[in-house]
Amino acid sequence: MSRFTPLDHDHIEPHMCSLDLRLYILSKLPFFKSLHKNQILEVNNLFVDRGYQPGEMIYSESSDAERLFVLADGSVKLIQNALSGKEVLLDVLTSGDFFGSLSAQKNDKYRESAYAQTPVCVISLENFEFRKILEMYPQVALSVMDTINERLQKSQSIIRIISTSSAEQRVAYTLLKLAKKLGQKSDEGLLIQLPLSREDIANMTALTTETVSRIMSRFQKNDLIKTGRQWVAISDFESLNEIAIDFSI
Amino acid sequence: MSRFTPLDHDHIEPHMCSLDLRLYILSKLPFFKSLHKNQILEVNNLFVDRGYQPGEMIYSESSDAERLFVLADGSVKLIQNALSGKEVLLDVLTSGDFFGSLSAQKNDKYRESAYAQTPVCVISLENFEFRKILEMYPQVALSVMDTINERLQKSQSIIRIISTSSAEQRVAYTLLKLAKKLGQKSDEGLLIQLPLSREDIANMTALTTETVSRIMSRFQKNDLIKTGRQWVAISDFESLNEIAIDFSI
DNA sequence: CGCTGCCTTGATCTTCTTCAAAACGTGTGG
DNA sequence: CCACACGTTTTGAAGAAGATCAAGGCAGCG
Repeated sequence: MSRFTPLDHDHIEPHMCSLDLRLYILSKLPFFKSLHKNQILEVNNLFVDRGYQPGEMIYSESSDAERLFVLADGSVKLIQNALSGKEVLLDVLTSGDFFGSLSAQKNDKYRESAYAQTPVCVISLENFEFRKILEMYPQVALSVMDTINERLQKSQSIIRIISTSSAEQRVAYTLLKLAKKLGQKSDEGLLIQLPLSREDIANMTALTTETVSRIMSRFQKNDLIKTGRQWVAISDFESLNEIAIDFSI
Repeated sequence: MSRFTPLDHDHIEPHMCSLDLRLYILSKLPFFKSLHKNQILEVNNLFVDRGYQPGEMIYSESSDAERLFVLADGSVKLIQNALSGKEVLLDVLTSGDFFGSLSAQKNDKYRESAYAQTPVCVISLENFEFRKILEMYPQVALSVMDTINERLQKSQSIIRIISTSSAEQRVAYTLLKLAKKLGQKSDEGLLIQLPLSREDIANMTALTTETVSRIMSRFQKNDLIKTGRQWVAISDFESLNEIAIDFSI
């Protein structure tokens, strides 16, 4: 069963996001779609860019929430820490997703920590600057509102899954969700393009690493998935879908 | 232990929400605060009102999402149904809260069902009409965005609590949260002004009615709460707060 | 006064966690 | 290129927390 990780390794230079990339990302953002080229250029001037290495923290829970970030390249984990020491993995972000602080409030704190999961390029600006953009372009504000609303619905789906499904169903659901967002056809099947440990999946499903490991071993034995250290690929989407009954909702 | 329910019973006429009440509610809404009196009057004309009896459904999950509702009086439960038959109680809404469809998409479906929990007065309009209001008044759009963002954060807190806390902690957390939103000083302590069954609490905490009953009986024996059929009051806020370690977050 | 729907309590059972240890993969430095 | 070291993953055995099943009690209402 030994095999190398089939994941693509990004080799971007973490300390530069090219101007081209920035403009490309900005113009692709669903909420800036309504802006003209020169408006995009103007908006671009408000952002600064920065690279992070895998594992590096971008901001930390309960520190002052001052900036809004947009992920230009790579992937980012949003994590909440419970006082018990357990971690909750709230979301995995990819290129084009925004995160951080939307608020205009002073003294607001970040509600989660953000970590680079791969080499990452992030652009950011102060939250009140972003707020000004929203006030200036109502279409942008509505679009951001829609995105947050979608996240709220996703979040409520997670509550439903965790509240009402078995461990096996939760793992199946989570793998399908990740595959839908990050899956790429490969020799192994639909490969989740992301270094993803058993612990990550455990923190997304409210289970322990051991339980996740047992379930994924069973899935692999039944040829539903192929998996190794930090990677997973879906071999049998249909069967997995039958296990995760509530996936479609 | 027999005692009558200490809850206030509303005696509003369910089939009329007076114009005064409507205007009062509209002007009090955080997201219409920025509008002038005559703008409020204009907006008011777009809304229609309707009353519902306790238990009546206002809209149902996966039916066409066409309207946005604002709760003028009473309380409303938002519920998701899992295919297993289990129910998840996502939120309890009170006067001034909005719910329903924000989207401009055709073919969108409601993601949850809404039930009147008490006699209720609701005003509503078609979602695209609301959308027009948001486009017309950017301040209103930003304010709605902020509200949704707060709900997202609340929702993520629920995920954290359910994922990382014991049954006892979850019940304590939920009671405190409800008391904070709906609590009123009374002879019994801080009374949660809402007909609230063991099953409701179970559906909020991802537990069973039996488990909730056992825990609340224990809380009552230890003088942390007073409770009866469909009502709860908090007697010892501090101790409950110590049990629900993560409440403050 | 009996019905219906909540609520309680007990006994048993299941699922997942916890604890422990070993196996494996990956990257490193000799 | 090999061997080692580290973090990840696997697997087993035992334990605990809740779920489930079952029965009875109590409150409010017709």
